[in-house]
Amino acid sequence: MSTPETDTEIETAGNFIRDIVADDVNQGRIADVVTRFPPEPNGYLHLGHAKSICLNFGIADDFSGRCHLRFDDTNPVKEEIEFIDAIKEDVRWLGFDWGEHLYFASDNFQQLYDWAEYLIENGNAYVDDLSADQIREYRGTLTEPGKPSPHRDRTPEENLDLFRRMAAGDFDDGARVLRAKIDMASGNINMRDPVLYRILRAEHPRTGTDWCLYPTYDFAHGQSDAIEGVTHSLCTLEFEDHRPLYDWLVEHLPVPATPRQYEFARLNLTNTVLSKRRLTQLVDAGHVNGWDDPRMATISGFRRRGIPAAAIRDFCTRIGVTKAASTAETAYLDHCTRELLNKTARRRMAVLDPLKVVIENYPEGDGEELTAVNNPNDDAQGTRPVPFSREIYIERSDFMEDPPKKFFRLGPGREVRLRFAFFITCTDFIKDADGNVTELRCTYDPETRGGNAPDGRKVKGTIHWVSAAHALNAEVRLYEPLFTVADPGAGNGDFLDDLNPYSLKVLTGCKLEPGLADLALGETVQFERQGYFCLDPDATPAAPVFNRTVGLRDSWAKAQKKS
RNA sequence: UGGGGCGUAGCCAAGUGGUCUAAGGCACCGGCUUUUGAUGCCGGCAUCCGGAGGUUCGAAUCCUCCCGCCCCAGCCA
Repeated sequence: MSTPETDTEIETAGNFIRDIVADDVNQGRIADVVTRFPPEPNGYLHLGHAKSICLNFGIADDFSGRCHLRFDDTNPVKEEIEFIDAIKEDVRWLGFDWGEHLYFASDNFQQLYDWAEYLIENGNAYVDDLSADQIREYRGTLTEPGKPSPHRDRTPEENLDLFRRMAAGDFDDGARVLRAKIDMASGNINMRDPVLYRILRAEHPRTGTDWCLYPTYDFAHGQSDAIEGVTHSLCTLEFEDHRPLYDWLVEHLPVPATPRQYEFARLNLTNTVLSKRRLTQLVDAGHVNGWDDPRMATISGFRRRGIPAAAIRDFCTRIGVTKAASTAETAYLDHCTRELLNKTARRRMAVLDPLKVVIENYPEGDGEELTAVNNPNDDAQGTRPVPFSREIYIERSDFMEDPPKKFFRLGPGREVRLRFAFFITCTDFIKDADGNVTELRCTYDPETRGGNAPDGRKVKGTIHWVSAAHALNAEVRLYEPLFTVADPGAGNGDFLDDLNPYSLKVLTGCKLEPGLADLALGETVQFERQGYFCLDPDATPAAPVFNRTVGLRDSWAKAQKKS
């Protein structure tokens, strides 16, 4: 089984951020470690977020501290309740618990507003009447310094009056902004009088229409950290440039604590996209079936595909945390998934591309139950009965009319073992008018029940099968990478041009072992010799649907490809 | 021509002057085992750490210069 409850523990791994935290604790600078995971509720969580979640909650665990879940909901035009709920579910499913520490930046709107007035009173912020375009012009460029806004030297009194009127709704959206008064000539553009508040008449998911002006990320984030007592504020590299501003605000405001920001490299994965902008585009344009499409690198997509949370956690600790831009190969995640599932997943038999086999010397109308092992790597998982009868299905690819020597499966006159059942020998095959093989005629050796011959003779191949009369009919969905190239849209191309048209393959009429009818949503099992599969939420008792989580390694197929 | 970062094998990543003729994992390549051509096991896979100089008895680790890559000019986060 691979439900979250039975997942194995994550291993902790050292990294430069843990070293910093450990040093702070050892030097007595920090008594209680507090971290936070701060998503903006404008989309679903993806693998990159999982890396951050594992880091933040992992560090809190390691140092007996705590990790908050805080929604960075400062932009009401992009944020929705649906995303808040989905994010909470995903974090929980990943195996983390924020306890009582659920926060929203919007909880701090009043305090932030008061601090904005404080900044104004101390001459550290001013109201600017310039338009967005003008502000951009005045900001200068990467290589040229900016120039001061004509409104930069308003008196604190005038600024306070204007700011209060901004809050009172006296001005149109975008008419004025509040800016920090720092340094228009700074090489760091974030320090060129960054905007702290903008007028926005949008209904906020939590504060409704209480406010018509909202703080920017820069003004809300660090102060929220300080209010919550966050000690280590971990974010990705693109915020490194914001750290001077983060520190400037903490320094110029009477905040209750001095949190520190540390940055690490964001995660990239080959053959997929991991930016919210692109994921949103895939969903909105219908290239996938929603945020939880099993092909998406979202947490909910992985969950639906059957990847256990523990495999994702394991992957996150294995890739590490550094400041070097990195792109992990999907093969690495696949490996983590297989490694965990190999140890935990129950085995079942399923024929995806059925070919009927009639065992001619098996009494018509008879049947029996054979015993199959649930997990050869874990005896504790026990056994199960599997029905056997005269007509069965085997995988079409397990028969060749004219097989090469190295082919260990079925062919005219060849003998193989049916897993957990009997040796059978192919005596004949039937073709239709088009030359397709439609049925195999075989004989079985009753002495080989269970899979061993008393006379000691061996067979090279063992194939899986399902009794025709007892088979569960199902749809099975196979997934391939969403994109055909490692880095979709590399250079200046459109990433949509790299979409893999064959990323989803739907098989119908698959024949599954009957016990699979009782498989619970959320459990991933192994279909022997094929891969790991789980029930899809689309399934109904009358029409089961399974997703392939990941295939088994297949050295035979690999060898075939080479020759 | 600005500011901030980063460069160790195809990928991720240890390493912070001597035990480095550089961990570990993924991928790949051999072999053994096997009632899943799965798993497991064994072995192989960087004389070299972006490059060039220099310091030192000694450098991937220190210094200098050079090269390459990433991020920043949202009233997004």
